Amino acid sequence: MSAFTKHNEKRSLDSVLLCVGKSSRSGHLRNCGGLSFTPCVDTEHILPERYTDGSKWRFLEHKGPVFAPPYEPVPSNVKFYYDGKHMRLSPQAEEVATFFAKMLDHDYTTKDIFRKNFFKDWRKEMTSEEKATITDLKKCNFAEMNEYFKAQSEARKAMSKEEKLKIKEENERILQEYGFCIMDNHKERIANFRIEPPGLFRGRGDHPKMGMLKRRIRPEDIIINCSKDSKHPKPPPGTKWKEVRHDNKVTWLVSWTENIQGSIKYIMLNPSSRIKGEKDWQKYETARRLKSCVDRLRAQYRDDWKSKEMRIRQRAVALYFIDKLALRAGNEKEEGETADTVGCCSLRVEHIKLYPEKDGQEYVVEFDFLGKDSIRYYNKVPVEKRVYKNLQLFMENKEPDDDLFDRLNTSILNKHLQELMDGLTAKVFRTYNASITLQQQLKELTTDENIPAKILSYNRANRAVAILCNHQRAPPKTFEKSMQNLQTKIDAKKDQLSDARRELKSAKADAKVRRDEKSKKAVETKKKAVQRIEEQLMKLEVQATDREENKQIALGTSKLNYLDPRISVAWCKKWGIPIEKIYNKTQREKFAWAIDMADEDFEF
DNA sequence: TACACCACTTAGAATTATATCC
DNA sequence: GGATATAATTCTAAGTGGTGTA
Repeated sequence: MSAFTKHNEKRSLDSVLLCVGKSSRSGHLRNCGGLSFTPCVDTEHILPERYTDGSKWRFLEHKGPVFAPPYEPVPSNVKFYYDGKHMRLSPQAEEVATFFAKMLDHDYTTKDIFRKNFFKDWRKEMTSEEKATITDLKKCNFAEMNEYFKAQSEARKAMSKEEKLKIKEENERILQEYGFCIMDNHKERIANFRIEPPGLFRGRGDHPKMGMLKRRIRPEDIIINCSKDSKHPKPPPGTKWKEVRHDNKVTWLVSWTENIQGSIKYIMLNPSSRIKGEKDWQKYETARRLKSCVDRLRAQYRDDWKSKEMRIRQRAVALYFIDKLALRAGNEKEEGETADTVGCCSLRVEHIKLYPEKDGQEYVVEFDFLGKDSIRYYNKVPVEKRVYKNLQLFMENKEPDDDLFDRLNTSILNKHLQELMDGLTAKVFRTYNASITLQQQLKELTTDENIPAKILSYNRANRAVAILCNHQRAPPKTFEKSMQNLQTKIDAKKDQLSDARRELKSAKADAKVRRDEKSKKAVETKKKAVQRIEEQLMKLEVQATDREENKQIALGTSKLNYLDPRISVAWCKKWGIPIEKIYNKTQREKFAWAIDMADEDFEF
């Protein structure tokens, strides 16, 4: 294992230096991707705030959503078989069948819950005759449908340049018509202006509702939000909106209620918009305020570990975990409605193990639970003796499925945090610790080398944050293969190296016999060749380690949601790195405010 | 203080576009 | 110039946290 690997495996903040520096007041606030902010300045920080009455806009005009294309029945030669016999399905039943047929190659369709939920909902769409015949999913043969859709997607790939261009142009036209809105004098990009098409619900992890039918959304399900004095969007001919309202206390343009969980879905603006940018900026300003009082808060919760009151001790230990391990708050969830996942406040006794001594360290807590998106969190951390003793106390006389913090929930915790600092909630710790870690790691890792080396350092700093936040991904499908390719290159390079070494050796022997200038020079040349190949080999090996290390780590989430972009902008300016090397086009649009604002001595 | 509801941010997977390789 | 690897974009699920109500 390389030093680099070890370095990045830290998943707590123990040795992270908290750099205290002057807070930047750099004030290039004129422009934010064509937008202007009206900051109000307090004594410490510049805060973006447009309206003081809680309203989000004065004027909002848009064209409404783009609906999913209507169902197109499969050609009659594409057959569905039940119990070996061809059966012609009604259009409604057929549509739902195609949803399943399209997923035949997916793991989902082998899962019992998925199949059970699908079959139950499918039967609801069948005619009474179909319902009477089709009683067992195992007897259903969707193979021809599946092949048909595969062929369709192949055909799409094989389309001529002209056909592809035509589709591209049509998409562009729809984007121009529906993809933008006017909010307070600015034309803004809308994020998700297309309504989610019907299909089978794909929950993450062991979701009890996976496979259920996500129904088609019609205009009658849609609530439109826009300003009174705007041109209201028109529903498709012959249809009506559910409602048109004019609520400027919210930012969404369109909403509907989804049928799986009964939750509300929204159409909102793109991250590049003024309204999202300001909010993002505000988020990082709150995290920076936490920086200036985090020492006091830490002293406080350490003190609270000794409290006479159980609820205070639980609060203090939970907060310690949230701070040290960047755990999520952990709201309560309705049992049986979603996958069984937890965050800090909802940890159960079964999720931790205590070791008085493990691997040469004292008071070790082993965490093993499923977090957001059913991503496993596994970590062994040595903790203070007081924390350890408290955990023993919290676990006394409890069953494995009892709450670890039975006197605590996120609401209690956040109320407490609000009293410690205005605007402080549990999630601010994640933002703060992620950003401060990036800044600190960049300081530590950046060396005065070439640009690729610096970018490698940046990615390493980014990775340290991703590991802290437990941002994981499934290994890419092509991962093994691409590793193999790299290994082939490495092996070839190794052969090349041993050849070069052999040549060097014989050149040396030759020089010893001849003792002339020419053979001495030959030795030098061979030496250089060996060195060059060694370097190339090292580069390849680093790349392999890098890729291997990234196998299960996702850098994007932290980059997009946790790292104050001004840190990255400042770093780029300081080291002369083009911002394009760090942020792609979309990211530059999202972080336009920061790119415009931060200079090289910005301190988080 | 429980809870229902709502609005918003954060998340990894899936899909599509583009770059690179042969 | 076609195949393949990689990067960018899209998609939508799954969180957080606020508010109103009884």
